[in-house]
This record gives sequence, structure tokens and C-alpha cells, in this order.
Amino acid sequence: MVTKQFKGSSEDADLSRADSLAREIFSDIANKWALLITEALGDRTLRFSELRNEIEGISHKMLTQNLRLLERNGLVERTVYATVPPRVEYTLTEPGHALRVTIDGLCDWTHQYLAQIEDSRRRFEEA
Amino acid sequence: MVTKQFKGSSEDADLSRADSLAREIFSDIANKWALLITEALGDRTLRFSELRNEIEGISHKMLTQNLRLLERNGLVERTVYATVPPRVEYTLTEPGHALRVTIDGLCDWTHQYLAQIEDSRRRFEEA
DNA sequence: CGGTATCCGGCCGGATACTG
DNA sequence: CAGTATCCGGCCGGATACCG
Repeated sequence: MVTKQFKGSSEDADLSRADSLAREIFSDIANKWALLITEALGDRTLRFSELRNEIEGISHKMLTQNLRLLERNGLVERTVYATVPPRVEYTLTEPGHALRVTIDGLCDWTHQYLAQIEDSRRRFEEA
Repeated sequence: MVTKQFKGSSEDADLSRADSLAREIFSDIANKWALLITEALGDRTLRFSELRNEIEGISHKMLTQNLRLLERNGLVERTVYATVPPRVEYTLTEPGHALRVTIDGLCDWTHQYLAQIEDSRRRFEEA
């Protein structure tokens, strides 16, 4: 459960702290761009510019911002080559790969229910 | 793949339309509150106020807004009882339950890597 | 090429007040 | 109790410019 920050007996301060941390992480991860980047990486190693091309519609700023976020949480490893021009590669860590599996599930779900959702939307717009 | 809007041969206009729709749905779903509401519902049936209590920190506005979003996409069914005071109940549909399974995975992931992520963050703050 | 900084318009989202 | 409407401060995120 990530929904409640404080569950059970309020005397256990550690549990509530762990839960609020869980929520914080969840909020970091459950965001469009972070998920798309993780999914785009898959088990490849990609450069900044490759990621940018790979992810339709992401801006320079959003990409760097979310890459830092993922790096900070240890989902992505960043390797800088001191060449000129510089070359920076990104790849998923083990936690990153684990997360990716569940994101795959999310993508599968999206495609599986695509038509059904489209129908539901159409029906909803009649009221 | 939800990352690229246009994949493969550009002659198939239907595929690209399906992909952009997938991205749109993905953007709707991959949002903190929508996911938390879906997770909170689980296989229960909850009233508006119960959901509000269940989800730590959600505002009245965000709850209604995201419930409409979920309803529109057919993930949540809304039942109004014409009593006074009114009573409105929310429950997951079949697509909603399917989605919930993958969100469970996300929550499990969060708890599983909690400590590891906390460490990674600490290490990151030294640079 | 990859990253940071700055600017700033727009919308996100909380607070409040009002209906059925 | 549940929902809508309005107001408005804050930050999100795109555009641009400039370093290593």
C-alpha cells in the first residue's frame, strides 16, 4: 500500500517514515516522462541524443531533468566519455530493469484495452 | 512501445493513429493520482469520502478530476444513489482491475527497492 | 554533443464558496 | 455528501542563449 502514509498503530514511527518515503518514490516514478525514458532504454545503452529521438515529444529540458531524477534514485547509470565532442551514455541498473518489467505490463495493458477505452470515451462524451 | 508515436513504414496511417492514442492513454494513466486511486479501490467499492480518507493528501478537486478521468476511460464505474444526502459509489471495471494488477507490481517494486533507493539518493547528494 | 541558466506564459492544483 | 465554479499563487515546462 502506498496510498496511506500512516497505517496501523501510530506509535511505530519507523513504519510511517518508510511509508512516506514509499510515497515520495512512487511520486517520482509515477510520472509520464520517467516511465517513458525507462521503457525507451530497455536493455539498450543509449546516448542523450538517441533518447531524445527515441521519445516522441520530449524536450531537452524534460529529458535532462528526468534523467537526473532516475540517476538520483539509482535506476539509471550515467557514463561520461571525456572525448570531444562529449559522449554520454545511459543504461538501466538492476532496479531499473526490475521497474521496466512492470512498465512493460503497463504498455501491454494500454494496447490490450485500446479499442475498449476508445469506445468508453465515445460513450462518455454523450452526457 | 509507447515511446515512439510513429514506427515502421509511414504508409500505414492507422498504426500511427493507434500509437498516438496509446500515448494519450498512457499519459492519462501514468499520473500519480490516477494510479493511487486505482490502487486504493482495489476490489472494494468505496464512496467519494471514503476514497478521500483512504488516499493521503489528495484534495477534493484532484479526486473528482481524476475520478472523471478514470470514468471516461472506462476504468471506474460510478453509481449514484438518489438518496438524501446523496451517496456515490466507485468501483473498478474489468479493465480497471487489469490495470490494478500492474500497479500492484509498481507498489511491490517500490517497497522492494526502498532501502536501495534511499542509499542511492544519499550517495547522489555527494557531488 | 550534452548540460546549465534564465526567462516567462500557461495550467496545475489548493482554498473557498455555493448548489442539489 | 458529492459536485461545480471561481479565484489565483506557484511551478511546470518550452524556448533561447551560452559554456565545456
